[in-house]
Amino acid sequence: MTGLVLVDAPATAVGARDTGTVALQHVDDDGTPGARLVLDAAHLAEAVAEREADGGPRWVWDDTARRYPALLAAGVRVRRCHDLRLCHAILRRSDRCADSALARAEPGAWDALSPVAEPPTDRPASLFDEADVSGTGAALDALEELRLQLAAVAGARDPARLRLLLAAESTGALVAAEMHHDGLPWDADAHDALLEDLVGPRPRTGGRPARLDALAGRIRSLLEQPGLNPDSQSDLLRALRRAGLDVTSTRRHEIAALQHDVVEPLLEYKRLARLLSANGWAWREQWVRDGRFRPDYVPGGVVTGRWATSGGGALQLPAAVRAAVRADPGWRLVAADAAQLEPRVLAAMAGDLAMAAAARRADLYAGVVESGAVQTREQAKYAMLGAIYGATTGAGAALMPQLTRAYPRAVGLVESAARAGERGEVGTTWLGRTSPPPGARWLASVEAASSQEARPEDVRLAQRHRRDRGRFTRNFVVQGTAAEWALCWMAALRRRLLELPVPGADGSGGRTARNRRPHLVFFLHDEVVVHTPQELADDVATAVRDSAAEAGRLLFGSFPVEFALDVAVVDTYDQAG
DNA sequence: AGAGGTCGCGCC
DNA sequence: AGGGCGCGACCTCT
Repeated sequence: MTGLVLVDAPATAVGARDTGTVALQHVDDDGTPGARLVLDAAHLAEAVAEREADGGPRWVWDDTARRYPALLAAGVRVRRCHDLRLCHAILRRSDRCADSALARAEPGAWDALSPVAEPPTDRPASLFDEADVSGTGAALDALEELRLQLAAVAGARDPARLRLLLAAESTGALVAAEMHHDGLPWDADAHDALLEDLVGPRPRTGGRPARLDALAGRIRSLLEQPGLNPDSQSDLLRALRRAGLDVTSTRRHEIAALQHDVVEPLLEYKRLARLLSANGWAWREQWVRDGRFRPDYVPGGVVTGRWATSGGGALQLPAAVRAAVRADPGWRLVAADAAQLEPRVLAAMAGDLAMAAAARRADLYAGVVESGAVQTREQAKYAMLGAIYGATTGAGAALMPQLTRAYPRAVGLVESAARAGERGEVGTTWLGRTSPPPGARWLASVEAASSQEARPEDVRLAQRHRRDRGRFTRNFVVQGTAAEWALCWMAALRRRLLELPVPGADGSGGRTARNRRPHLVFFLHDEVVVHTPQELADDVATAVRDSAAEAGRLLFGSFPVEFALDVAVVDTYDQAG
């Protein structure tokens, strides 16, 4: 089966109470509605599974985060979807279809949808009720929205790229729901051992663990401040200054520069206190269940198109606790990250053959040194990051002339994105995600500076705003395109994993005892982790590499840029990288 | 008491 | 240095 199938509440239910039915509405590529089937909501999962067994359509629904978890709970997975909420957000802003009816309309119910599904209520949720999820009181007309989106893409500049972006974004939403469902394997015993080793045994009645408490005591006596609470920044700052130390904050970097016996225990305290509050026992009780860490991923949660998380801090999982991420017995983790992704993406976007040549090396920075552009790997790294982030001072800025001579096209691309941002214009990624326009405060500041009565401080403020925005748009186009590559990489990998011949797998994708199918368990901007039966680990590693090459071709066709990966087959995540 | 802001720091 | 985040703790305001 191919084509689009809209999963929707029947029109008769709009405004009415939950009728307990769901409509499957076939739709042509041009938005023309076809056959329509209304069925009992209790039978939706079954109906979806039937069609997936037959190849599956592209399922269209309002919001993957709201609809897919119930299917996953029923043991059903889908190959493809079109997420109307996420695609709406992209198309509303994209300058590739700025003249479309969708982009020109006033903000409506689809703009008001929150990126996170409501927490489940005690009422057993039907698979498809007609809640007012937008909170605006307006009904969401999914068919009409789909037609507007299809029309916007059809009339867009570069519709193929935009289509790829919408498909990748939607697949990302599927992966996010699946990863939450499957969870990241978490070994509580290993986590305990690691915490106890660092801060001491867990106190029975709250309070600081022994080692942390001892450190606090040493800090108090070394600073001769018996009442000091080292968790309080203002308290600590006052104590340091009273001890005659010249600090303006309690930042790690500033403390490290001091000459005082308190430095070592204080830095140790800060490191451990941070670890304990961010990923200690309390964190585990909230986020780890049945040996699985299940963060809430938020696809498209960052303006650049990167994912965010709304809880659990999954995108900041510190290196120190990754030893607790452990494959099940008989399973392995295949962890892969893209090396120097952003410079490679920049080389391809700019069509910069010289930089692409440097990217032919597994270590791009070594390639930059080899080309003679700079002398050392450190310089290459600072220069490249400076170009992408917009360094204005320091080593990065000093190296820009050399970098510009070696890679005029690549540097030209980010410079022109920065200039556009400074003028108040937007930036757009390779596939068509456009940055937000400047806000009211920015516009007001720039306006004020250009008036006759502008004071010098108005002018300085506006200058700063312009430069800040230039750095934002400069970074946006590269970071956003890197996020697109990563989504395509992950989508390709997901498909390859689904197609991998797996002896003994039940095909539903559910994590049943009999299911031995490799599945994605983690994604972090330019890094993925797959949990796999160990006998398939090598096949998975191959799939990861093939998917990276596929993502490169999807975005940049035959342009000769390589996306090098570091791939590791490990038992625990800390063994990777 | 709760909301909201700031700091400091973890990740890419 | 420079871009993008989330989060916990503290602190202030209401």
